[in-house]
Amino acid sequence: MADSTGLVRGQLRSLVERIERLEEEKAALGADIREVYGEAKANGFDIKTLRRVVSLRKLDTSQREEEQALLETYLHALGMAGEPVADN
Amino acid sequence: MADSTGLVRGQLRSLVERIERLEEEKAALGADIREVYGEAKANGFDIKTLRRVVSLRKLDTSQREEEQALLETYLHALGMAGEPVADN
Amino acid sequence: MADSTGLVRGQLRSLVERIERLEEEKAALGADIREVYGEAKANGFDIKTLRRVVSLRKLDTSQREEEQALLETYLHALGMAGEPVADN
Amino acid sequence: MADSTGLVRGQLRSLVERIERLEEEKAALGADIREVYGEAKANGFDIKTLRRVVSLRKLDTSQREEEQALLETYLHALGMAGEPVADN
DNA sequence: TCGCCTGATAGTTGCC
DNA sequence: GGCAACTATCAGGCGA
Repeated sequence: MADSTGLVRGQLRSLVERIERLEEEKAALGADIREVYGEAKANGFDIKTLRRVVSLRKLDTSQREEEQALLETYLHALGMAGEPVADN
Repeated sequence: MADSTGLVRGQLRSLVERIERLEEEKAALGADIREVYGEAKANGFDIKTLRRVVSLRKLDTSQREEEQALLETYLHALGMAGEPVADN
Repeated sequence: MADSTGLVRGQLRSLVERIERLEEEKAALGADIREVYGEAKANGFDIKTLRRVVSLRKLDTSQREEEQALLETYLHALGMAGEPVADN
Repeated sequence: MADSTGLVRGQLRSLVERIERLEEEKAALGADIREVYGEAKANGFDIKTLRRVVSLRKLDTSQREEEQALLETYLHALGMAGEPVADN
């Protein structure tokens, strides 16, 4: 573990606090998301369906990203890498 | 399911977009957290231990919150509620 | 926990053994898979690419399953469920 | 990458199919394991505890294997190898 | 060969 | 109270 000066104590404290702060914000966003679903439900939407729609769109995204990654892997395997394909 | 006017389509779109936006931010925070752990590691801290520390503190917090909630329940039952106990 | 006769001891033992047996077989399959990748490599294939291909195909599958699930969710939400869509 | 004859295509297909088949079986075993845990639960066992037991036994095993390996290393260094120590 | 990083797995939490 | 989604942990593979 890091050297045993009192300095380390301060570093540790700082790190822990930053992490906890970020996790707090993350949890808050989770709560926000749940809230939006709740609002959707109140407006007559079926939450399960809504979740599936979101999930499906996410799958689409991963699919596209995977295809891109596959292409780059091919290029790399063929020794043709290096910022190979512009995104536009 | 919500009424089938075109309005619903707009609502749905809006909901999905809000959710996706929030999930994006949430994911970004996850990345930030990972980054902090990385920084910790670079400073010689053991990530696994650090995680344990954070997790333990979280447990402590929820225990304290639970006890706090119980206390407030008692106070409320006694007709003595209202920002009853400062945390410091 | 379950009643304290000696019987329970036997049940427990049996459960643990079944689980351990299954996990062993599972680990063996993991080894087999690694072996196939190794064979692929020996035949000149790029493992990373191969993994991506497999992963991409898996994504395709999930995508299709998700779409099917979404459809069923819609049908259910509309009160039209019950073995709604044959797979053949 | 492997040579570009049509043969490669067949090899690739075969490899992917073998991998997918194995992964399928692996997933099936995972399902079996979950099923056993479910059965355990139905018989009044606490799943979390049960998992811990299995995990501990696994640790024991690897520790014992490690010790065994160390012992064999010593024996080998002393020119005394060959099925040296029975497990019972 | 070692360290990093991604993908797999187990545990936890929220929903029904 | 059971089930499913999500998060966090862990192990194996890849690159340096």
